[in-house]
Amino acid sequence: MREAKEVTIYDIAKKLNISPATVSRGLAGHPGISKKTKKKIIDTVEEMGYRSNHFARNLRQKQTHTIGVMVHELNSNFITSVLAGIEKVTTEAGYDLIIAHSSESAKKEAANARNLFQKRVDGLIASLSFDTTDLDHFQPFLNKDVPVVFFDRVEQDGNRTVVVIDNAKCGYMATEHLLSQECKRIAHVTSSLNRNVYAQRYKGYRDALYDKGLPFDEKLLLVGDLSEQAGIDAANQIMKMKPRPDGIFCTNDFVAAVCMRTLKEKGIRIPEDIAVVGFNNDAIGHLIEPTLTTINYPGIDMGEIAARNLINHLKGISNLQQTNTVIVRSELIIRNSSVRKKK
Amino acid sequence: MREAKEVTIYDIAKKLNISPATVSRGLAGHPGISKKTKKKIIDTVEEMGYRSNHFARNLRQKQTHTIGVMVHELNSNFITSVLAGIEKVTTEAGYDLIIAHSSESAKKEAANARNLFQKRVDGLIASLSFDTTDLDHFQPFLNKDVPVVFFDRVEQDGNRTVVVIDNAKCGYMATEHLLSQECKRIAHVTSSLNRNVYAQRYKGYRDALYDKGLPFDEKLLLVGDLSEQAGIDAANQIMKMKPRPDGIFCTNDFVAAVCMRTLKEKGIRIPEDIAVVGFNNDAIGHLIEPTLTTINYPGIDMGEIAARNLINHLKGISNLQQTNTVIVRSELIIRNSSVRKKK
DNA sequence: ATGAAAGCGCTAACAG
DNA sequence: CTGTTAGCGCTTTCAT
Repeated sequence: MREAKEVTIYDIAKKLNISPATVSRGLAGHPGISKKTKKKIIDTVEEMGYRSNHFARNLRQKQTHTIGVMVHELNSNFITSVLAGIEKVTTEAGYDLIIAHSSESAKKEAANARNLFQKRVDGLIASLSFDTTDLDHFQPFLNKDVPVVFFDRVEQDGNRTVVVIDNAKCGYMATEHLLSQECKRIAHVTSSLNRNVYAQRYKGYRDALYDKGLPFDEKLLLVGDLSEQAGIDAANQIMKMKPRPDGIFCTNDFVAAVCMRTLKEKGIRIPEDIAVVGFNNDAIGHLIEPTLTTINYPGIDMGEIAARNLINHLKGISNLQQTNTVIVRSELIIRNSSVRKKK
Repeated sequence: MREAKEVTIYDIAKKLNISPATVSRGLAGHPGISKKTKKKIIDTVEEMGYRSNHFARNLRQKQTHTIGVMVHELNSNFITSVLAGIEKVTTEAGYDLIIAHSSESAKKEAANARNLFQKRVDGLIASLSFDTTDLDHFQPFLNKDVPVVFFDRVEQDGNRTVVVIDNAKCGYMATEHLLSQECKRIAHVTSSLNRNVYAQRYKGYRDALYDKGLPFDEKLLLVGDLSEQAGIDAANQIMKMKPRPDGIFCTNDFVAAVCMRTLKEKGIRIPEDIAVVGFNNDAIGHLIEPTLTTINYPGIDMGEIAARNLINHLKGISNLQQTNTVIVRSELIIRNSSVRKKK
């Protein structure tokens, strides 16, 4: 059953007594190839088990029809829906995808960037890792005019094409909701404020407090690394605070869930003693008890938009420089972890 | 800052007044290139910003140094640890990775297979999608002697290289544990028994009952698609059963969590009324209440083993035909959802 | 230790 | 509508 060696367009040309160029054109769907020859070609291709050689093709065309995607992690609802959105658009447009993930490490992110650059992707879609501080590793792409679109975790220098949600607004909504539930002292559990998403959510949190005339207390800001331990630590710190906070706004659902568990172990009632709001609308949100109020935003749309922008640019339909920032809708989903007020 | 065009080995050869062949050899670390020339080459490469052209190289060598990974889904702890294991080994061995996921669709799996075949991966590591029934789409790889290693979800025809856990044993352990907690009527919530993993777990479940002298009741077998709805349905069916089961063995943690939530909403106490055991040791397991007893198995090891096998084969060190089946260790983790017996 | 030359498989320009 | 030709950038004999 083993096939001896690779079939090339020369083989099929020879068999058909036509030139390789014609075969190539037939396969590429060029205009100006008779229906008959085209059919013959397709048939013979099938018959001989020909598969086109990407490398020869890319070598010739200097295009890979591949776009690279760099994400910080794979195991979240959000990221997988973004990927689904990207896939949908790129597949339709005839592009392949290479997915690389950095495990939240700037070093690995840089390595991935190098790798994708080597692989000569036609374009790049990226969300930054947790501890990425500079964008030097993207410079090679820009130097070669390989378009790059960032989503979610982006640099805030306003100089690149980005697809994001309005994190400040979301932070505001979350906090405002807690305030509406008569929380007076709201802690904010988050991560490095160097990352745009966390900085913006924090800003929204502070703005909401400010608008309500409440003072901001620095002690209520708990910065960690979003690990399980970070959630436990945050909960423990909250327990020690005097007076104890009566609301928590967590920057993701996992950490919110860990906090809630830890607090409950210590006898805190949620939402009566402390109301909790998370972020991301991950699956855990409605498996834990009480179910978690959170911010939802459509990963799939973000993916589609990012991909569409990139591809339009590649096809010369649009220019990335023009559409600098796309903001995707987002919403507050109210569940039991935060509702204390009788209707 | 834009570089005009790609630097090739010809450019660096010209600059150094040597031949392109020498440059190629210098870069490849060939023996029989003087240290001096080699250094000159490396320096110039650096200076001129040369990057090697994968396509030309692959075209010439007919090797891609890339291995393909096909998984059914990305958003689970298990899969991401497998990927981490694979990555570790392949990176060390100088191979690149292309990750494709089928979203549990056989159709998409076949499309991915075609794509990876087109891309001419040197080898393949795969876990089957939920509804894959035949392995025809892997045939092209075998025809071309591209080695394939399967892990976790595999075909049980004993004719390929597979890396798995002993699912029957795990099913046995889980059920035996429930029995030891004085469960008398244990439901099994699982998925299509055509998939090896579920069939084996089911077998373990039945064997444990048998060994304890308990009859098997067909009504206690609940087959669904592992969606949230499937979990809810299973719980509802269990509520309706008379007599009601006092134990549930679920084939994954997510479904177990959904079941537990649904049962609790109906006033069932866990583990007092019904004890629950899951499978996979996902993160939710210790966020829900009560914490979930489950089966743990090391994805990272499975990934490493699968990758190592493949690479050894590629390097001619070993032959895949020889080591047909690798079984990785697994263990029962006892948490609160199942413990009813006083010590 | 290095060079010359051929060729991997494809596509695009040019010609007819 | 189709053929001829050249060349993408690299590696690899075969020489020297």
